[in-house]
Amino acid sequence: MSERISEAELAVMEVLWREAPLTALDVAARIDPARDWSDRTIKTMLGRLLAKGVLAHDEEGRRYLYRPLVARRDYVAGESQRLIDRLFGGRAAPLVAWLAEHHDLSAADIAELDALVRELKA
Amino acid sequence: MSERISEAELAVMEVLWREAPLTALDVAARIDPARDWSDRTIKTMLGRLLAKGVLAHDEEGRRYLYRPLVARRDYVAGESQRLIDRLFGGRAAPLVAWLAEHHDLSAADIAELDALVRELKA
DNA sequence: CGTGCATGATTACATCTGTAGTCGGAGAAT
DNA sequence: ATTCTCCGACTACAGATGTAATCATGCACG
Repeated sequence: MSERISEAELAVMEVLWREAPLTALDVAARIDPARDWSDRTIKTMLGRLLAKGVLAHDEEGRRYLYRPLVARRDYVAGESQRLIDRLFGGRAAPLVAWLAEHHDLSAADIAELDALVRELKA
Repeated sequence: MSERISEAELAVMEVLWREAPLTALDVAARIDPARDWSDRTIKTMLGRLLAKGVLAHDEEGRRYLYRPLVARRDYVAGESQRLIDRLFGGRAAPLVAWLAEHHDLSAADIAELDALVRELKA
């Protein structure tokens, strides 16, 4: 259960993670207009996400209300872990080090990190 | 130029990032045996990676020597950025915070992070 | 009560991916 | 020289993905 969510499907999930349950058309209305998707496309995505077991739908009159079955944080955890496994030898620390080196973290970011480290050491 | 590298293709790139140039069969010999790929499959991967512009090949007698055209660090940078964009609003700091929270970092990891933060603050 | 519209279900189709197999030609072996 | 063999080039094919269109049917409206 809970197969991989594709890039396009993710856009649909994001909508439902933000607000659920929603009808298909309500989802469509909330998809980034820049995607320029037809309603049909979104119905397809909803169908595939149902098939993948990451959404559920409940009848409401003659339409359905869709809601997520997997939490966003679980998805984020999975994807982050995949990146770590594929590119950083399965360890989070090298990714953190890499991020620190390659991303211009703002002073606020660094302060936050500092606080985090301080907490971790405690 | 330089389209996306698929999961399977990545296994081939990893070999060439570790050691290059190599012939097709030398690459095959270095692929994780657990993949259990036929030589043909690896030839296909090499061909697709050439087409994607991430590999180059130079003739050596009647065979080719393959070598990467994109550096591993650039690939890692791209993939990390993609994750950050898709799931963390484009900012690295939330990912770092998330990692710190959800991954049991070892004492050594924390020390490393601590040193990093200290350096960043300097 | 018949008919068109809104919705979900089914089908379409090109491209990418995973995983090979086949064809044709340059060297190697006899 | 003829044949065998090894290699790259081209082809194959099923499943996933992006992006819809068409079909079927229950309901609302005239």
